[in-house]
Amino acid sequence: MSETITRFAPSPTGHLHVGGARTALFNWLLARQKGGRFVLRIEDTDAQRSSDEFTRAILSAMTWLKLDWDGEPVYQSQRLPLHREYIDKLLSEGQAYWCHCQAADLEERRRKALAAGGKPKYDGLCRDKNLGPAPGAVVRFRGPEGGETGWNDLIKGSVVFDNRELDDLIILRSDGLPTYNMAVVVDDVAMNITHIVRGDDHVNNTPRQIQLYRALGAPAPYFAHVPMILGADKTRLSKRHGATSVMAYKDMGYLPQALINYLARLGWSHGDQEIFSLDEMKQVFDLSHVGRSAGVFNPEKLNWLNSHYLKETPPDELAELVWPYLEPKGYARPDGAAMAKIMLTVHERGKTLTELAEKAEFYFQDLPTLDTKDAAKILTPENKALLREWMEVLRRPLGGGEFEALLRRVAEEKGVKPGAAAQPLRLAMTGRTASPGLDDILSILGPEKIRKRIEALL
RNA sequence: GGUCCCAUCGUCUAGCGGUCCAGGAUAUCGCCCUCUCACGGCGGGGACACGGGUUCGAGUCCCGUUGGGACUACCA
Repeated sequence: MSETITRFAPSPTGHLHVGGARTALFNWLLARQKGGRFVLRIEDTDAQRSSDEFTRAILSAMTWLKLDWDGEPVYQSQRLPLHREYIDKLLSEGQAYWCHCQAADLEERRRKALAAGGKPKYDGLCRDKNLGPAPGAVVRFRGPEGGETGWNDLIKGSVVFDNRELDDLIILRSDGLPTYNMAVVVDDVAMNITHIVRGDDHVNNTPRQIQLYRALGAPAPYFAHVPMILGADKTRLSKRHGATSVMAYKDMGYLPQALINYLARLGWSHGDQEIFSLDEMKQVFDLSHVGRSAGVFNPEKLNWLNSHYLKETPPDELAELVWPYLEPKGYARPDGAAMAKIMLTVHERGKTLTELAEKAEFYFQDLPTLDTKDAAKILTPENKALLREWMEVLRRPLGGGEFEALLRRVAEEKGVKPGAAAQPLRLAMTGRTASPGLDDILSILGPEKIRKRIEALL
């Protein structure tokens, strides 16, 4: 009847990537669903590769995704004394021993064993020598010699390792720092973590960690190993597959709820349902419905979700989200009502905030940027005559729904189809041949701007 | 090489022995709507990797093959 406590434990050696975001999400979901705690632990023991800048970047990405954590983040580098304490305990109990083997020798022996068709594991040379500390020495865990170590994974089911496959892993490096496997176990024990949800790439660490739990006399938590996210070529997702960092998606104009929804559905399902709010997920999330196989990251489906959420966003909110992409260009911002109206005309026509900004840009320009191909095609003498006609007709403001009748009248007078009569006007207003509806555009622009834009083409 | 994991439409998946000549979503194609582009609506094509078992019956259970992936550090 203990409280559910989950954790997300990134190492600050890079930005938060989509795979990390997904495991963070699953941990968050599990804790929030059970009314438990979700804690953040920054695994910064590798001083060489870790940086505060990445720590800050990870925290802000989590915040953007609305994955809130309980309490202050825990920094692993500040817990070294605790790690040492546990290592000393294992040492004094004979569950760990000093090893004087040098890295270079080890490598040589590993190479030979491999060449002889053996396994590249530690040969146990110092295991029974009863050595003490020495410069350059490390501490190894004394693993069981036979038997099996296994667990019932909440995602993968029963997983079992033969203990003979596992060698005596180093728990204290020669520089006095604990190794990853030792530090995680000590911290997870000390932080009372009940469920460890992490990437698939950790399954091979799990049996060793379980042995450490046992040696420490602590009950092992539940483990759930989430499959990897792959790129289109089915190899592990990396930079060469395009953007992998969460904040890169923010910059490209994706909504956090779209990314979250996408990541959740990549590997997890709830019947045929595709759309989930964070709140809804919290209700129905279930580790047993997380798939066991790796999934390919599919930007097209992310796009679909993003446009879905874009369409759902109220226009005034959308204006706030889109404006940052327009502001740097120096445009004057129209009043709230006008902005909302503009948003309404574009919000179904783009997949990202950047696309929306791009599609709305003509409203803000003094004169729209002319698409040269479209212009060349449209600006015939006949169409210029049409534009003159439009200029006459559009001198006064249009009433609601009036454009439709006007378009038919102009088309009939000029003996062309309505579509053909509209295109020159569209080009004049927007600079291209694809745009929102002209009735909306015309009423937003108003007679003065309309006249100016037509004149520019005559 | 060894260990571990995985295998349903291009992609994400539903399916927990019979209701599946396999359902949804996305992508794609076609039609409709229409001042363009979108949106939306309707429809089409598209998958149980292969081989053995078990069973009255297998996408669903077992074994093998093949194919992917992860790990194999004094990195996390």
